Amino acid sequence: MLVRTRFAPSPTGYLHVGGLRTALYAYLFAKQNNGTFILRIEDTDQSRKVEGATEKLIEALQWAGIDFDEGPGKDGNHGPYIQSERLKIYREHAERLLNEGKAYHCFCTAERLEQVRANGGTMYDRHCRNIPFDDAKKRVEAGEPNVVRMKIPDDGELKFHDVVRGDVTFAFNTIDDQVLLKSDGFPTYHLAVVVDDHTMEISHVIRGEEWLPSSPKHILLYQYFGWNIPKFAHLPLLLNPDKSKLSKRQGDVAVEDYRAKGYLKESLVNFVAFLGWNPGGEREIFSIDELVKEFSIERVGKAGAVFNLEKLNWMNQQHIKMQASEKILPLIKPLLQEKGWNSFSDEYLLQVIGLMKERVVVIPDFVNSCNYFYENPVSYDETSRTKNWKPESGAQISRLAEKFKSLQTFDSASIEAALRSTAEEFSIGAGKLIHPLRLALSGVPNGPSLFHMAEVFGKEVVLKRMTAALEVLK
RNA sequence: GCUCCCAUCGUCUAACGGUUAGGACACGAGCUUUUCAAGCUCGGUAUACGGGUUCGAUUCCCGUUGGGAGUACCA
Repeated sequence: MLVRTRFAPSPTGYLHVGGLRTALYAYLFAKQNNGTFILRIEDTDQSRKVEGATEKLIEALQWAGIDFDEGPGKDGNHGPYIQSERLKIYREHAERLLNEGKAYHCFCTAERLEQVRANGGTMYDRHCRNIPFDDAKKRVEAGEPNVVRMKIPDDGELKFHDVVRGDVTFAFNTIDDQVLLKSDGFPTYHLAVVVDDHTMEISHVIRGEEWLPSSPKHILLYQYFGWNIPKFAHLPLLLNPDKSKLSKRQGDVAVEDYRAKGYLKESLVNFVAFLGWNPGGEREIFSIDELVKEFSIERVGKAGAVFNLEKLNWMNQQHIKMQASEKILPLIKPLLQEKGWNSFSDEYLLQVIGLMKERVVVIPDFVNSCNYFYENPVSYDETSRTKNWKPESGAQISRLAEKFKSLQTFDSASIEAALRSTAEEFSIGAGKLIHPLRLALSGVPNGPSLFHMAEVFGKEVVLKRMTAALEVLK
């Protein structure tokens, strides 16, 4: 069977992390089955139109490494891939249902529907369902506003098999006569998905659990049209810490938010993949290519998963450590630019990245948590100062500076040797020199290995900073 | 309210019906180190409850409770 999956977001202005995971699963499933992954834009709600949203969506997807094979701008003979460009198709299909008596025109006003609900009705009362077809047609031709509703059978039930949930059953008498075509001529989601998924030959509908309750309507439509029913997989929801459906308000939900905060696409993708699924082993760090190999839709869980920022932080740390410094370089350059620190060579920055990689959580840490690589200390940490800068420190650091001056090669090994021999001269432990020097060079009490740090700074900077510190020390 | 879905450490999760219920994050202690991270070692915390079925239930069935989603001319 040819596998074709799709991600069908509505263009709200950003890509939700829940959407990212849905897209990812659909992508992984398609790729591992040599299938096709399709992007379709569901923009049938005119009132929610957002300018530039589709572009942002595509950009976020592309950033995450989820490439679609067909979609806006990538024709695959199943387009167009934007629903607002497919209006004619939906209308034709609605027409067909109307003619076959599987749908009907409804002339109820918003006010009347509200009334019905106010009177305790939880569903549409099917007021227009029995208007004779010809009468309805006349009223439509006369220009009376109307919608098209699908006829749900009076009784019986609909049972279907969901790939992640197993068998699910709904009784028809609990299902509303769903609006298929709105009075503005646009289809509702329910008509559009079914028509599109069928015409685009989607084999597996992978989507969030929030769609589970409307699935019977969709399946009934497939039956009305006489079409093959695709496989359905309803994914567990992503949750806020309070277990409600993940939403803004309780934190960032947009992929671009995480990108902006300095999370690697590798970690966001890895993290989100593990929300509701895992490969069964004990390994947790995977690249997207490895995920394609490991993923199995059968192992997707049923329970919702809380989006846990702390674990994401840890994963980001892991991925940063694994990442080649060369790949990190372009990510920190714009941040340095903002700070006005743009006089550093790639070679220098690569060394900084090498030293900082293991002690960083998000990308901006490469810039913000270690100013000393980019500027001379503007102050010296108070606590460390009283702790490490003793009256005798001045003389010791002066002596150390002299030794540094005479060093031919200024690398970490020779720096360390010089420091240790100086410590011996004064009959003190190396630590008595290391801490004061660290403070003198960086202004803060912690950071990467002192000797490596000094090597990266270079002899000139080190000596300059030592002299500056000595001024304060006196 | 009604319909549907779900239920293992605080969180993400593993466990052919047979395990001292495993791992990871977070947390605590220690080791290592010049500091901070990282790393390593150790530690505590879970099968919601009640009934069945079974020689034996985290696992299968029923109920209860709890949580969630849906209930629009939104998706």
